[in-house]
Amino acid sequence: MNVGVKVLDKQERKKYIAEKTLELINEKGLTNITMEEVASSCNLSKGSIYNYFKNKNALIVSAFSVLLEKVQKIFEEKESKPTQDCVEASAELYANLYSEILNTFPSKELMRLFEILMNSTHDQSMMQILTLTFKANYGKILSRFEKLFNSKTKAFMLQAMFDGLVIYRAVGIEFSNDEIKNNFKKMILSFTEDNKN
Amino acid sequence: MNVGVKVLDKQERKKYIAEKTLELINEKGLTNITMEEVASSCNLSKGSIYNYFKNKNALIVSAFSVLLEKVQKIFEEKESKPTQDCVEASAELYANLYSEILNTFPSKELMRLFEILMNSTHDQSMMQILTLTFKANYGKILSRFEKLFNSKTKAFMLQAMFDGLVIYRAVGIEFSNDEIKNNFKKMILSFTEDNKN
Amino acid sequence: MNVGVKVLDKQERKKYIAEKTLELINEKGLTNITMEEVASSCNLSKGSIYNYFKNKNALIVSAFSVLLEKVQKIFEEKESKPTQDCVEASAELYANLYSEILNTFPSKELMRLFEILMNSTHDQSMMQILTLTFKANYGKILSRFEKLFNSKTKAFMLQAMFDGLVIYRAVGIEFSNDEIKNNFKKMILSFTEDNKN
Amino acid sequence: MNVGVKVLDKQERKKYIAEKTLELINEKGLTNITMEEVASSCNLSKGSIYNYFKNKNALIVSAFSVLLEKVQKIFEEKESKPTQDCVEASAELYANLYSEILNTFPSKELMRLFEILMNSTHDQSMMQILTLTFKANYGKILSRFEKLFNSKTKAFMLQAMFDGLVIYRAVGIEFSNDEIKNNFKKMILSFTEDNKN
DNA sequence: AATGAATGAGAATTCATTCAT
DNA sequence: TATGAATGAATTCTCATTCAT
Repeated sequence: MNVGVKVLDKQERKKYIAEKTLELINEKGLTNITMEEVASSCNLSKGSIYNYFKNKNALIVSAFSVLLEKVQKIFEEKESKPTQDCVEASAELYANLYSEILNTFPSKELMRLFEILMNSTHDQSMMQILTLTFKANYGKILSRFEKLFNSKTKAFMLQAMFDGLVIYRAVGIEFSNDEIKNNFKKMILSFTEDNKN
Repeated sequence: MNVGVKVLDKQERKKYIAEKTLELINEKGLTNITMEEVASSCNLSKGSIYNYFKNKNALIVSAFSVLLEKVQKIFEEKESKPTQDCVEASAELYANLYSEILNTFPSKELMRLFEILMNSTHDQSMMQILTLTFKANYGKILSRFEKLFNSKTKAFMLQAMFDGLVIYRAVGIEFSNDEIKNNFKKMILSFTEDNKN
Repeated sequence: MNVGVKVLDKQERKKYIAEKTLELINEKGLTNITMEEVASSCNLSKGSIYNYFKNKNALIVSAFSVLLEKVQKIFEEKESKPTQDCVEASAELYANLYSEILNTFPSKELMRLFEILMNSTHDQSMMQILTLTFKANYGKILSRFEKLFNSKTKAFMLQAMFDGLVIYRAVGIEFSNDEIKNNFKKMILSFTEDNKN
Repeated sequence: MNVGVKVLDKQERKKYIAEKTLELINEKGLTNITMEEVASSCNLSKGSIYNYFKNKNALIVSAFSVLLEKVQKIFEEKESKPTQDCVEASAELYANLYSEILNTFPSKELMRLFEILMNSTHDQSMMQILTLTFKANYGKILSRFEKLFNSKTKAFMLQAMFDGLVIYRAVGIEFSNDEIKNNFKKMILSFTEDNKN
């Protein structure tokens, strides 16, 4: 028996459970899923889940990681083309990027990210690990904007706007994508202007 | 017996309970408060709470309203001076407004607003009433930016950025207030430029 | 102030409350009414009910009495004509009486009588008083059948059949009234035949 | 693992709980039993009961079924001998049957049947399922009388009389069994006379 | 590893009753 | 008498977690 392979198997099964859990969270919300549901959605028994995760929190942390990876991947994929050195083109590119993601990525799903994050606020250890994961992944997403703007704060602000809009949309507020795109561009341009100074 | 006075009293007591509940939510998070705790924080018995609120959800809705009023009041108070007609001055004013509120208002508390909103996502009737309350109060906050920019979407985007930053800060991300202020101003200016067109 | 009148008033108000309570029991069932509902259906406050009745049980006993009086009155009214000495005519008369009451008196309401009686089975003191009231009123109803049959047991059996049918009908079993009437007559005749012996 | 056997086990345990519940209902009355009591009478914890029954109502429905089966079985057993074709003998047989059951079967227990039925009157879904169960089992009991009398209504009336007497007895009314038996016979005979026509 | 029965610590909610005004 | 706020005991139901097999 190749232990290495076995370990891999177990890891894969953990991942599978975390993914299924994330699906469930998207469907029913963090506070409404039960270990029972997680188990049956994986065609496993309740007890078996505990062979893979110490407890529910550990499972949620895993699901959160899966979600963040998904988000990060989306930002990465959309921006496969190399960044242009022309500022105007960059602004156009990123404005497209944001408005497209805002448009295509299910806002409810993205909103879960913050739902999980906020619910954990009261549990020191949960908060700690989730925040770390959050920062790590958002750090990657932000790094390119950081370079573009020469400023971490600007990058944060841009991303904050995006996340805020995601939440608004998730709770039913509607706005025109074209306007969003144009304004994103305007904002990016105004942020890059500094660079010249 | 003066019925009018009595009714008022009852309303006031309801409000008191809602306020205490909000405090508790701020301390422990929405999902961690129990009716028992609410009651004892009000020096009442559990049963008494139900003389004021049909159920826990109704209580949360009230607490949410209290929170939103609080937020709105803060935005109103800070901007007691009449809006200047000079765009540059307006930008300065609002940038100060946002960065000051971001700085002074406890982010955790403001974050609760979204915690409550998101947790309700799965309960149709809760979602409906909370969203209405949310839109109503945010509508008031946004109205002045709407006028400044001549655009609802821009106002939303500015507020979204603010809310996003609130959340980031609540989960422990730190950034320089000065930078935030400057960038807010830059952004406001870039948004107002359109008006000339 | 005429104390006598006052006392009478109080009695009348007690009766009124008991009647309203009976209405409520008919609507919602014994176990589903609350003192709150009783109070508001009387346009009184909860506390006031306790000025008239020591507790909920006392109120139920009163409502039970009202119900039994109502039932008794119906049996009395329907049989205003004097009993014929001809047996055949008597059988006809009583068969009509039973089938008509079965037909016209709301079975659900009559069923409440047994609902109250049975629910009390477990509370010694309740059981005792209700049973006494029950026997007293049923005694009056039965007395005329007792005379007709020269047998208490036969009277009981006839009434038992009636009550059984009332319950069946209350739970949704349907049967032809004509058949019921004919069979009642047959049975009464077979019961009276003995008298000749 | 033999799933077939396991499922059977679970069914048996459900039945055991329902039987224990029925015992408790007989002791204390439908409205006075708690899930806590049910659990401890089964040497189980409260939570475990909910692994077998979705809620209290589902448990009561099961207990009701157990009771009805019991009643039906008694009627079946007592009448092991084949029905005679002589009407006189049949009347004798059934009169004996009824009076014996009335005499031997604990009336309080039989009365529970109607207690449960009546208490459910206010809960549409409960009422529906209980009534169905009731009709199904009573249908079997009545079928033999239906044949004897050539009339469904007569069968109902006979059974109604029996049930009425059960209730009377349960609330403490006493009567001679001999008289009951004789009158039952008389009645049955008068009901069968029709058949000749 | 997988199972699923058992657990028990809560949590929300209900409601008869009391009592000060 | 009337009121209605306060109570607190009781009850149903939930669910993460454990553990023997």
